[in-house]
Amino acid sequence: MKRTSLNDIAKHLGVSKTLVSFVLNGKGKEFRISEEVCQKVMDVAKEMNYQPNRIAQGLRTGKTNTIGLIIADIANPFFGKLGREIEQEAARHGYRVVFSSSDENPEKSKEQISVLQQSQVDGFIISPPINSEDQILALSKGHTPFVLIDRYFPEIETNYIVVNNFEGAYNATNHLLKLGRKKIANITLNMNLVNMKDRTEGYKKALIDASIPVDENLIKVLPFSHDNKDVSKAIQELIGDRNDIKADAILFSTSKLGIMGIECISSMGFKIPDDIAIVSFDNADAYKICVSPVTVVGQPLNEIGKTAVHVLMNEITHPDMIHKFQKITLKTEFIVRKSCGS
Amino acid sequence: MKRTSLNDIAKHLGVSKTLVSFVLNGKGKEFRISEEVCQKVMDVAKEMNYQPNRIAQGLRTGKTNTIGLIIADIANPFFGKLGREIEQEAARHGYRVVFSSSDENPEKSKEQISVLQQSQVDGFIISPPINSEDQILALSKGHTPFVLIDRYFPEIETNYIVVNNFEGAYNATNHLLKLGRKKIANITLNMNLVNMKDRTEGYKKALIDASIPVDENLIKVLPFSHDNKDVSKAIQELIGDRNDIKADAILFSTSKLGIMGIECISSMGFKIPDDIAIVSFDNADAYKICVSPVTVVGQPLNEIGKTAVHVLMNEITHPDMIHKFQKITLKTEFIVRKSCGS
DNA sequence: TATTTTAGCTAAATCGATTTAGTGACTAAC
DNA sequence: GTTAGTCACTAAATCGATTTAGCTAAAATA
Repeated sequence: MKRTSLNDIAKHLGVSKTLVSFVLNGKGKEFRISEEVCQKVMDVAKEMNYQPNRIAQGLRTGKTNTIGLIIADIANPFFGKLGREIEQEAARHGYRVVFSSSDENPEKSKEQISVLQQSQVDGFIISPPINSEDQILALSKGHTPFVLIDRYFPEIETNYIVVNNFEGAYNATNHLLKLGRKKIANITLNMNLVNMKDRTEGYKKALIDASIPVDENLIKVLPFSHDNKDVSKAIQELIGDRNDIKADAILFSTSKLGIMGIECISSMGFKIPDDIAIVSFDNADAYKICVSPVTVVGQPLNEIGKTAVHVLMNEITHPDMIHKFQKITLKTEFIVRKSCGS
Repeated sequence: MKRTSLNDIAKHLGVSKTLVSFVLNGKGKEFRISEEVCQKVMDVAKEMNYQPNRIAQGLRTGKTNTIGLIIADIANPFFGKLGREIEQEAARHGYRVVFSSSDENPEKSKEQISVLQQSQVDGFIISPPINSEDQILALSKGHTPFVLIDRYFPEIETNYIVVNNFEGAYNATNHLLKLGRKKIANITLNMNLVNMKDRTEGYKKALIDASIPVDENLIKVLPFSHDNKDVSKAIQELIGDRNDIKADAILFSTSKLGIMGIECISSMGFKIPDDIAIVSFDNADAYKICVSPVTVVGQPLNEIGKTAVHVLMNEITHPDMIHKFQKITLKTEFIVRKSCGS
């Protein structure tokens, strides 16, 4: 049994499908269809369980009420939670979300943008991987509105929603300094990404302001597709040699790094915070229950998601507006727990 | 500037759009279009940056190469990881995934199924909430193929992929018993859901097999939308009174419960596993790094996701096949860590 | 009475693909 | 020299909506 179409209803009632369309779109009055006929149409539509074909609507109107979300990895709770906020806020505006995980891989993200464009999404929310500048530039020349989140490219004019990574890292490092830590390390990711770069810059600035020289050996930059081994190696280099322990604190630039790091530190038999203090970006669940709950630089995921959707909705509904890009930087929230001692 | 359509290419070359369509779909040979013309069409298509309009394709062919995934909450790492596996496997078959979080709310899931059907998804993967039997029944009478994951309804004939929850819980409980625990509690969710029910059944069976009477006061059933307070209350009842400690071990039926539980137990000043032993379903990241890493009943997320997509693809590509529903039960993996002592 | 309005509706174009059923020109066969 | 086949391509229908332009009969106005 086929699904009911406008035409089926029209034939069943002996009227035109134009009329049926008008009525079901609530434009009965506007096109002065008689009350009586309106009622009939609506009754039959219900009776035949009419469901509009959104694909057909999309083709005709050019609108799909769908937004494409491209993030690194939906399995990463940071993006999972962010995705959820976006999904929720989009739903409030009547939009669905198609998720794509790019794995921080620019080829993948290019492919995904392309496929989603072919699917006529009305807009994008993108957390762009490194080396995807050309794609973002191409997008910005097209007519599909988009918003970047988590990172952006300073050299390209776009909408973006990020947090104050510099300040967050500065505060976190400062916190460690105030507690007497002197040899503070930073484990981070590829710095071609502006958010990672800002975090390390903030870290350095805090050291400099405290008259502590920056030791590049204490900054461990891992590739995006890192695993336990990479983190383990970095930590080995920092505190592996008991006769020459190089660090008394670590600032992890992401929670994925931090979680792996803590696992590794524990397995080496070190105690947090006595042997080594820890601060991390992102308020992961794991941090709340681990050996000594971790002090974190939390990101306002709810606000990031909501704002991103708002900005996008604005672009979608006012496509012809003269352009002022929304460049929004939100505050981080510093949450003190036990991983830095006191 | 509008996007290039088949028609644009056809006009530009002075041929019919039929021909262009044939060529671009690789059917040039089959419809004996001359080599020369084929080449020209492909060159122009590239030159004009032709991107097929998938919406139009979808309308004509009835296929969107999209599957709808309805889960409880994409922010929950269990579903996030599962979603990722599904996304990955679907991509291998050329499919995109639209995620919807139902929050275990049957009204929401109904709405979402409806919207996704209107969007002509080619199939569904659903983790159905309680009281959504009618929707699943309705789906099974329609023509959109679907697969249930994580849970199913025994009274409805459908495809499903689940794990052996009974066995997982049985083994976990047995493990606790072998280590000398006598007063084992179970904190779980609404048992109208077959997976939760099976877990508690497995737990009970292990007790019975060890000749320990089942004490219903040790089984705490929380609502789906639980928060820290609910968990806290349950744990208070179990071990809150120092003069009358009712439990020496807890089996958590989900990791969300377990993580909240551990947070709560720690804040009450109890030590795991000395004061109380812990086992939980789901191998959450947090469990790897917490005070004493948690022994878990892990679910093979990769296999669940892959199998679900395979079964669905099979249904999509052979819609007319005589029906044998795939009812697949996968094994859980018991991972021993330190939360039960030794 | 002739003309204009209005009410209430419909025909047909359109979005951008796919696909069926041909068409005309040329060659080969009987 | 008619018929049949092959080659290389095209016209037009179709999917299911939206939307513009227009039509007819009755009512209102001049």
